[in-house]
Amino acid sequence: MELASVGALFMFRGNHPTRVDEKGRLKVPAEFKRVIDEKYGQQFYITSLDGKVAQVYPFEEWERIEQKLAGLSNFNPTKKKFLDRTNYYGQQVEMDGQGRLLLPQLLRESGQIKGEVAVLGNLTYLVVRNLELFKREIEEEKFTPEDEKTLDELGI
Amino acid sequence: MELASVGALFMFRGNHPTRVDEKGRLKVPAEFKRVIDEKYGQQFYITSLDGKVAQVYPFEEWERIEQKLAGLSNFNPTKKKFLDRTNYYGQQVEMDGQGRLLLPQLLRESGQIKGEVAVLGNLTYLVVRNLELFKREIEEEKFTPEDEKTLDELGI
DNA sequence: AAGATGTGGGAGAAAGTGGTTGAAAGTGGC
DNA sequence: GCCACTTTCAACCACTTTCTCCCACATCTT
Repeated sequence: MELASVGALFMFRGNHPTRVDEKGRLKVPAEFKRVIDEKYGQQFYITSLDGKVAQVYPFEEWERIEQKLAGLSNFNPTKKKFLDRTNYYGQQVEMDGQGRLLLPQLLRESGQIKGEVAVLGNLTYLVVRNLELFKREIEEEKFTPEDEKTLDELGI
Repeated sequence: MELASVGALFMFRGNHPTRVDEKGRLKVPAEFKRVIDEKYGQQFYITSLDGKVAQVYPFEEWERIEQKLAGLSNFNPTKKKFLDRTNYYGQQVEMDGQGRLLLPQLLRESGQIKGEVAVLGNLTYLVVRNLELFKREIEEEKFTPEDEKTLDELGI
């Protein structure tokens, strides 16, 4: 199969369950890897805002975020919080010859990102999270009447 | 692995947890050391503004800060406060043959910078802080609706 | 069946750690 | 004020541990 790139607003989409091995290495699902090979280099920035979910940015995409942040004052509290968190969890990593990424240890622990995980496409980056925790979260969050109204208004 | 320096707005980024030994020596994480070896000398200026967090400047970068300060009058209160603090905590140190930096004792005590620490990339310098204290700070600082709005506006 | 994808593991190199020795700085006595 | 002794510090050496790279096998897909 091939990922459509027709006017691609979304670079990555969908869920690819996979597993992180004992050494903390994540195999990038082949479909995502094809997009990466075509569009990006081998460098990635892996970080998180909440410690529960790993965000995997092609390095070029992360740099765009840094550039946006550079426009804010260093005393801007949002910038401080954002950088505190992304710096705390973040690490720059390179893909190995087998298409695997070594996840930062801090993140593996804080988000239980080991064993069975979900790799999700999300716009310009990938999200990696513990599959079991993800499943539980979905079961807990119910659609409210307001949610249904919002969807209706969008015509979904 | 190699750190990209693509149009580097940020010279250093991400977190490398490490530990400061009994003698107060900090091992500079290999990834940061590679950038330093390529771009700077063995001299560093280690100081702090708040006593909680050590700021480790390649000496060349610290000199640039001094030059900027030179543009201000000696009676400028901001300059006085800045120099009072950085002089109080500051020390010039040299990296040893094993790539370690001896942290000034005053800072080790005032910022609990010993045992498990985080070494963080931050623009042109490194930040060293107690890992446990850092973790606690992050857990306390919550994103507010305003923060989310700011990030939304930036498209992050 | 054959290629592509995913998985595990081992060897060698790199990174990290601790300790010891020699020099330098600090202190006290003459 | 100078000399000698003591103590601290820094540089170097050697060992241990971790990690990265690569090879080889298993499994899935077309």
